[in-house]
Amino acid sequence: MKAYHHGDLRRALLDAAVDALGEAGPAALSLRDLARRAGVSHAAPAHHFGDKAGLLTAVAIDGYRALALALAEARVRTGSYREMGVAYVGFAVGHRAHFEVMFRPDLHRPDDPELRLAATKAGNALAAGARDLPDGPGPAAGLAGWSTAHGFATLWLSGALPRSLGPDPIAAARTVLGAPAL
Amino acid sequence: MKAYHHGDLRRALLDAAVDALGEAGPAALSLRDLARRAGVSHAAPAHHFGDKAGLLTAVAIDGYRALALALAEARVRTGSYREMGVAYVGFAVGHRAHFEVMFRPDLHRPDDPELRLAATKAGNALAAGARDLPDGPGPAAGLAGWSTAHGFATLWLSGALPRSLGPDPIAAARTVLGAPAL
DNA sequence: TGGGCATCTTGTCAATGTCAAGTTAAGGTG
DNA sequence: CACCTTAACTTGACATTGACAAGATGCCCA
Repeated sequence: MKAYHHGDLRRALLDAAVDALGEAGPAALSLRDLARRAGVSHAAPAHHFGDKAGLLTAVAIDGYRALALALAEARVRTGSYREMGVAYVGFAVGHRAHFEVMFRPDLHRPDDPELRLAATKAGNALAAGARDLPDGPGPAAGLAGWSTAHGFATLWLSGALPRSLGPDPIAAARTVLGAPAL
Repeated sequence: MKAYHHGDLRRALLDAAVDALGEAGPAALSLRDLARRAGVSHAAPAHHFGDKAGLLTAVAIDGYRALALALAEARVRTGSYREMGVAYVGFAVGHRAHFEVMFRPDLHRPDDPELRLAATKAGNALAAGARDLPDGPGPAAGLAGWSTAHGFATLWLSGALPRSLGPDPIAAARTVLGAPAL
C-alpha cells in the first residue's frame, strides 16, 4: 500500500468527482465522499483544492480545455460552424459532469485566472469557426449559433425536449441546428 | 404575534426562497435559513413541502406558470415568435431564481404531476407561437428558436457572453435572435 | 545524514436535512 | 357551548457535511 503519498491524488479526486457528478449531479457532491472513493482521509481534498469551489474550478478548467479541443477538431474535420455546434452538443452530452459545472458560476470561482484562460481559449475556438460563416451577417450570427447549440445541449440534458426527437442527441442536434433562424 | 398559524406560511417560505436564491444561488439555499426569514422554527418548511426538493418543485411550478403567461402575453402583443424568444430571455433575467430551478431536474422532482402540467402548458404556449412562423420549414424551426432563446438566457445568466453586447439583456437578445441561422 | 517541506491524517466545530414526538389552535359536530 | 379530530407548527435529536487546526509521515536535496 501507499499509505501516505497517494501518487496522484489530485487526479484521482478529479476523476472521482466526475464519476460522482455523473451519478447524482452537482447538488449531491460531497468532498468526503470523494475522499472515500479515493481511499484517503476526509480532509485530504482540502489540501489539493482548498475547498469545494476550488475542486469544481479544477473540474471546469478540465472541461474548457476538452471543449476547446473538441471544437478545434470539429473545425478542421468539417470546416462547418454548424458541425461545430453539433460537436458542442456532443461534448455536453458526453462530458455532462464537466459541462454542468462549467456554466454554473455559483459552484466554482469564476475569476480564477486559469479558469478564465481556459474559457477564453474555448471561446476563441468557437469564434474562429464563426468567421468561416458565409459572410454578410454581423458578429451576432456567431453568438446566435453558440446560443442555439448551448440551449439545445442544456435543454437536452435537463430532459425538457420532446421525445419525438429520438434517442440520439447528435442526430437531433444536426436536425435542429440546421433549421432556419427566427 | 401570531405564534402558531402563520397565516400563509407556504407563500412566505416560497417568497423567502426566491429572495435567497437570488442572493446566493441554489447551491447555498438552506431550509433553516428560509425558516429564520419567515420567523418560524427550523422544521416548519418540512410540513408544507416535505423536503428541499419539494420546496424547489413548488418554486419551479410557480416559474412555469409565470413563463406561460409571459409567453402568451408576448404572442398576443406582437404576434412574433422572435419576440416571444425575447420575452423568454426577459423572463429568465427577470425571474432568475425561478428559471434556474426550473431546468435543473436534480434540484426538484421532475415527475411531479403538477410540475409536469405547468411545464407542458408553458411548452404549449411556445409551440403555439412557433406555428405562426412563416411556413415552410418543419417543426425543427420551433425547437431551434427555443434553443436559441434558452441558450442565450443561460449564457447571459452565467456571465459567459462578451461584454460587447452591452448591459441590457433585452436589447442584446433582440439583436442575437434576429441573426441568420447556422 | 539530517533538516525542510509537501502530503496526508486525526480531531473538532458549527451548520444542515430529515425524522420522531409533542404542543397548539381552528373548525366542524353533537 | 363542549368536544374532538386534525392541520399547523415546535422541540429535540441524529447523521452528514464543509472547514479549520494541529499533528504525523516520508520524500528530496543540501
